[in-house]
Amino acid sequence: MTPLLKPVPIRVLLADDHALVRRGLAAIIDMEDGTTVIGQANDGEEAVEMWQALKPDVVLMDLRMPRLDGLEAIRRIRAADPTAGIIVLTTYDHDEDVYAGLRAGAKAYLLKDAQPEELFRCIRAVHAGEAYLQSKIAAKLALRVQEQALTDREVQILGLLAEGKSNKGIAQSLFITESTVKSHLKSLFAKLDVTSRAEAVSLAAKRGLVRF
Amino acid sequence: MTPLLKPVPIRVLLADDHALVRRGLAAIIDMEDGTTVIGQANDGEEAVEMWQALKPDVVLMDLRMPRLDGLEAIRRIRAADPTAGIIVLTTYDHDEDVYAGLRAGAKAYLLKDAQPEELFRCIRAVHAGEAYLQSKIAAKLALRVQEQALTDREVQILGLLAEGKSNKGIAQSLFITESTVKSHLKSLFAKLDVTSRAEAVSLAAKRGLVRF
DNA sequence: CTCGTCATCCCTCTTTCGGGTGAGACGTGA
DNA sequence: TCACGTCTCACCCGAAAGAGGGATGACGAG
Repeated sequence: MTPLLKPVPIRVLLADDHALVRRGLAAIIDMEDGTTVIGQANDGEEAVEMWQALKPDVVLMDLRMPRLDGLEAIRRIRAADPTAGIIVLTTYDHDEDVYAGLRAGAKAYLLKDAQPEELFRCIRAVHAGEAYLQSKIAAKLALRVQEQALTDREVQILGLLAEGKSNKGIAQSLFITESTVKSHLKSLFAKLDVTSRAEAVSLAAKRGLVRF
Repeated sequence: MTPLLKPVPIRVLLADDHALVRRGLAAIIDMEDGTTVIGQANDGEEAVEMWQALKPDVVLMDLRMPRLDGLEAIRRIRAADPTAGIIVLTTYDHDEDVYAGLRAGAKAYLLKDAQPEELFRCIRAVHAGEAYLQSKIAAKLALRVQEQALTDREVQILGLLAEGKSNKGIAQSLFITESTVKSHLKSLFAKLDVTSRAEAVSLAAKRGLVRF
């Protein structure tokens, strides 16, 4: 069962805008037998470009990056090659991003508080074409499936809510009547299970439903 | 000017609950000449304990950690030794933590998107007893000095606001009258320069004024 | 075609908010 | 001592929000 030294290591592309984190990851991945970092991208644009150029076996991708965010980068890479093995690696799990990342086509989702051993298991699993989810993530997912998804319109209104806009203000921004805004808010509040705009904004912040 | 190999490297203690980040940092710090990691702490408690035991030259500390957060850990270490060299190392700068960290006694504040070279400059500066601030942080600080600080009561009320509580609800939670709540809200809104509770919550989320 | 969902619009009703003004009690520091 | 800030409370008023109700077209999946 103990694997012999593999002649061809798993080629990994890193995408994270935090240089210290990225370089650190590169260091520990390169130190591990059987894995090697062949490229480091600073943002989503670079990630897509480097993927095209290098065709790595596995991509380790942060979601929050400047220029092009991780989600869109994942979509573009998956559009070019649906079999691409992409691991989302982020700081927080209290986050819609888990969902969004997997929907976008990531094969795995790993938190930065994982042990290096877990990272390597994850890389090897994804390289083998398997999916990989930390148990703490899987549990969160199970909890969230029963939640209702917000419509685009509702998300849009939630964003304006977070800017402190009144119903009238929202109405003007979206070129609809105030009545319509109230109608959307009604279903929005119901879905989020809140009773006030302040609470809605708070929940949105907790879950990362809107970008602040 | 090129320094010769130093016989005694700068001894660094790492404190970060993200194992991957911590191990990665350890790898690049150990690879650098003149710096070596002598300990890694998983949370604030451990950080304080390991500081006591190891007396490192420099501590690299994340602020968001379980059990005991970075701020309190900094305070305890500084209480034991006011000359301790502590560098706050976090992900975000849109954050009250910059202030809080420096007030607690950190000598430097570094973002994780810094280049490794900047990290080493920072470590050497702090070891030499100097302070060190990234220019982008210094700029933020300058902007924030003119802002009014919230009173304890106001922060408390802001927290309840973020829970979606009504004025009446806040009043009951704090055992004060609704009038008083409104009075506090008035000054709170003025200080935050907002006009609605939703906007106040949104701003609080942006600046990390409350924990979600 | 029918059902469900979304987006739009309309109504009423009560409660809550936000703004204005003023004022007493307390503690700190000049 | 006096001034200042904080916390506390009160009253008024108009605007906004929240909670009911119901209704319409568009559109896509089944």
